[in-house]
Amino acid sequence: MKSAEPEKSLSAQIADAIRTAIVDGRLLVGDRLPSEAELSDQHSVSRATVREALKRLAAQSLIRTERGAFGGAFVNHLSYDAARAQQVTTSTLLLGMNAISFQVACEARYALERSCTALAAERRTDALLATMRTEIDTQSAPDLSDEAFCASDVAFHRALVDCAGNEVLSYHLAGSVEAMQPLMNMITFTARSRAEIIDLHRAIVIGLEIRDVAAVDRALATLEAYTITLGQTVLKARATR
Amino acid sequence: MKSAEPEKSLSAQIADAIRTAIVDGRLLVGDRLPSEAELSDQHSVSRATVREALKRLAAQSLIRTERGAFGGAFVNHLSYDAARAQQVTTSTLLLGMNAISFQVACEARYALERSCTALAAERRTDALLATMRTEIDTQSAPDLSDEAFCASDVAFHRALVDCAGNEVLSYHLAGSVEAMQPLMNMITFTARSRAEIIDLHRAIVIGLEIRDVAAVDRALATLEAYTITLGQTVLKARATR
DNA sequence: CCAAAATAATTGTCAGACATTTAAATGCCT
DNA sequence: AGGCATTTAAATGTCTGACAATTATTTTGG
Repeated sequence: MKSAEPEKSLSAQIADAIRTAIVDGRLLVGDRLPSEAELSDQHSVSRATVREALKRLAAQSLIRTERGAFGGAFVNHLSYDAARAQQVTTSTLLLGMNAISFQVACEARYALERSCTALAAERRTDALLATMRTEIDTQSAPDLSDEAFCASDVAFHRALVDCAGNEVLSYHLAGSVEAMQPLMNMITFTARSRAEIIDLHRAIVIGLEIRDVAAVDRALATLEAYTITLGQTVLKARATR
Repeated sequence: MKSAEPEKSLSAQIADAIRTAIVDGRLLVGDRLPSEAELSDQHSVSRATVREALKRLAAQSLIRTERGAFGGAFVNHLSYDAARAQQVTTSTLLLGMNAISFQVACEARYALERSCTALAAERRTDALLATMRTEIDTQSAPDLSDEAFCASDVAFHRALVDCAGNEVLSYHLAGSVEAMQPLMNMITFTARSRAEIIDLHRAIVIGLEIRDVAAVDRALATLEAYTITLGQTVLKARATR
């Protein structure tokens, strides 16, 4: 298959070997890897090379290292938070580096978010509805900065996806929603546009409360269209400067 | 804010500094970082420490290194493929390490996948429909291994999400679909179950062709229910062994 | 003018050393 | 016997200096 690979460095090869062992379950969460000295013996490389391999794995949160006697490298438990943080980093860079149009990114984000409306309307809890109302209050403060408004917006939408009561879905959606924040931060929200957005947020909460999936869907669709309009306005303003 | 941090290692600090510079746009795609010798001077650390920092960034696909004169570390263009590969690794580990029920994972996967049906029906191309039909043919081969069947299944669904004609959406969905493959690979597909799945795949293609969103949605919902049933059967069989 | 060889810059790897951290073992005093 | 201080051992973190391998550029030779 992969015959003529361009010969990765030794540290990359060793990292791959250990990563595969973890993914395949030969190394379990909490397991301790051999010490750097043992690994360098096993692979017949220097300790420096082993360390570079371990740092690669640490960068992916696959392992952590502890110092001292009986320390070493341990297979990490990949928490939802750590996984989401990595996904957000990757997605953010992807959006930032590829000259993605704001419209395409928005379309994707709201398409994904709409995928949870049915489950959310069915399973929404009072606690999450309360969270969403709190965020709406936050967003209504007149002296709020654009960044704080965006942060609250993200928190609101995260509560929305959490309403679906599916951790895996929350993980994927939170990643896609949060990755949009840098793009959203570029938008200046006028008092008028904030009011419109807050109205739509209220419509979403009410829709969830009375389990009206169609109403939530409509509000999200309107929000998408409105956000894209705002984005285009900003882009136009930038272009003429 | 983060006052009493437990003092990260020097290589982690340097990696963070460079990562921040990339995310903030102070280093642009294609830019060359200073050489390892220069970096070790700038940060007053040894070259080994700098190298560990660079390997961390390379593990996140943020940079690549080239050898030889005028080589060095360059800020990577984060391709969709690289981003998806990372997302798949992270998601796969998350599913594997957190005792996620097959049902929850399936529910999330199909909820996300359904988010592209409307766009896919609108924008599907003949080329992608042809790809999907080819995969259906592959899946119909009677002597196909379970792994090959799953791989073709993934290819089919990837073509489906590509029909939506939104790269960002494809990135997110392909990640969530591919991360399911290890779980799917645990399922033994009987001739009977393969036939059912293939029938539903055909229904999806036809639905896209005639732009019948509801039909595609129904087929996906049926596929989700059927997949969960298959998964439960497998789990039951394992439990009694 | 072109091809071959030398050159210089840079990453990849190695070996050995020392510093630092941490848990366990040891020893001492009550 | 028990508790506290010290020592010890194992491990990661860092540094230094060296050499190998790679590759674009420059020089040289015909």
